[in-house]
Amino acid sequence: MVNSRMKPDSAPKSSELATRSASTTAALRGAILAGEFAPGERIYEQGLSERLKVSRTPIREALKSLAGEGLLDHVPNRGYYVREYSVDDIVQAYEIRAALEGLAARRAAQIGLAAEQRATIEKALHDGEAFLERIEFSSADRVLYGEINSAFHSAILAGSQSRMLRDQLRLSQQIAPSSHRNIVAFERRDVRRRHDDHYRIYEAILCRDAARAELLMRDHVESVKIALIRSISHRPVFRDEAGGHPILESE
Amino acid sequence: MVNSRMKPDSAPKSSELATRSASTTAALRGAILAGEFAPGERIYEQGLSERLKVSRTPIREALKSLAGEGLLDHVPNRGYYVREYSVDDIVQAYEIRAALEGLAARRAAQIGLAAEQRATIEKALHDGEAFLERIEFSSADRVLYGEINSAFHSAILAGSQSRMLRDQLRLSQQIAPSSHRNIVAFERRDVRRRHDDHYRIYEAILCRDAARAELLMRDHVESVKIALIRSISHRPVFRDEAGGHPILESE
DNA sequence: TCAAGCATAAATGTATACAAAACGAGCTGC
DNA sequence: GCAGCTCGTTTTGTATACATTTATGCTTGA
Repeated sequence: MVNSRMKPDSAPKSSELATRSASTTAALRGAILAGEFAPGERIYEQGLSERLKVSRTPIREALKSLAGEGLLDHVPNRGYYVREYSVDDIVQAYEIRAALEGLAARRAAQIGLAAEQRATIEKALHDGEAFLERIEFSSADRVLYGEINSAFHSAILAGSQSRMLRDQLRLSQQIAPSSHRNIVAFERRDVRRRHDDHYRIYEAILCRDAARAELLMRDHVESVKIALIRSISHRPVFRDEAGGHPILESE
Repeated sequence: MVNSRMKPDSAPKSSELATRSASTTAALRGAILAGEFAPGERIYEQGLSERLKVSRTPIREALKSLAGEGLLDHVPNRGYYVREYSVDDIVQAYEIRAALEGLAARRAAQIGLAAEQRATIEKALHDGEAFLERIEFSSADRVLYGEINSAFHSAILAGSQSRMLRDQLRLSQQIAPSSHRNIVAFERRDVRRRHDDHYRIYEAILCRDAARAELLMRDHVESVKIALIRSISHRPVFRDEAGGHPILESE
């Protein structure tokens, strides 16, 4: 017996952004991640309303959503503020990401990758190989490598077949790119090493070695964290102003 | 130079639920976690509006928030639905929780616990000891032990001094209690063992042994997952209907 | 009989008006 | 000079009216 009060299988149309609320959310998210707002800056509803040519209602819904995603802070009766992330926050985001992506790799190994996911990963590995053949890396290449890297990680996340992991990871993944300070090592040696990591992780998943897949993936992401810490400690300008913990030094 | 457009340090009043939107969110969250809605059931705005005596506006804000927390699903133009969690989802929630609480314990060990947190933990350990002296466990005692357990874990989370971990953990922690199927082993032997785990975890944190604290905490939470799986496989009624993965068997 | 399409009802999405709270400037009194 | 108050402005919170979309049942036609 099918109950009409049950959730439909999927969205009615394939087209995204069905409502103004959704498109506003997407636009605002993009603007924040692109750094168009200063950290800690207050967001005024009416200003956005005029700028985006919609009423305050969808604006408010977008702000609520983004606050739930951790991009904004909300203080009742005092509005929304662009959330600030300290260096320590970014480091922590990598720690969390490492743990969660480790879980994703483990699950992917347990379940086994679908053909489509294997193809995506193999293409990413191949593209990475081609990328490493190059003589020089430009700043545009950073973006390119980022996409290759992202394809690899996304495919494994898809392989975990876990909406919960996907949702949780989105929270921690969104942090890092949102910070302009997130300039990880981009030496050829570092990229080469990370690319090698990808091979090993893929192999472990193919062998259905769940424990090894998790270990390798976690260490792989942690290595980016380490590189970030290294690059920061070489630049004492970015000392954590929050007067914080001895985390950065002790690790 | 202090910019007036910066976020205030904290909320204006200590009193919670400053707005109707906030109190509605809290009320709805409580109702959902208490199981007052069937999984997959559709939530109608107007019905809630009449029941809670507020207009649709704060209702809609509450629904958006709860969707962000993972308690509801939203389909554009088709409303909100109470999110359903399969057995596999619950097991996964424990896996994620184990990984994240492991991170929290690690950080707490690195930073070192504050006096207040040590006192809370020691009280929880003491209360647990008294609890285990009892002859019999009633169903009301489940709640009591749950509170003792919660005090212990919350104190360590507080000791991690990490808002990110707190936020991420809330997502995975809210899942498990929301399911009425979440009946973990409550034999004296199990409780005794978990209580011992707590001692060891606390000792590791006091010794500032971050790696050990993480390992112990992760295994501690994973053990609840294992107990859950065990209890399920003894009751084949609860076979995962989603036709899923070999996760439950393979682990 | 059944499928397609239209009409109607009901629910969500959006705009707007109004209420309440917070902020800031200026005044007052000491 | 300065603390504290008042009052007006600004901004957020809430209610409500309207628009749009979706669901449903009926009719129609083959």
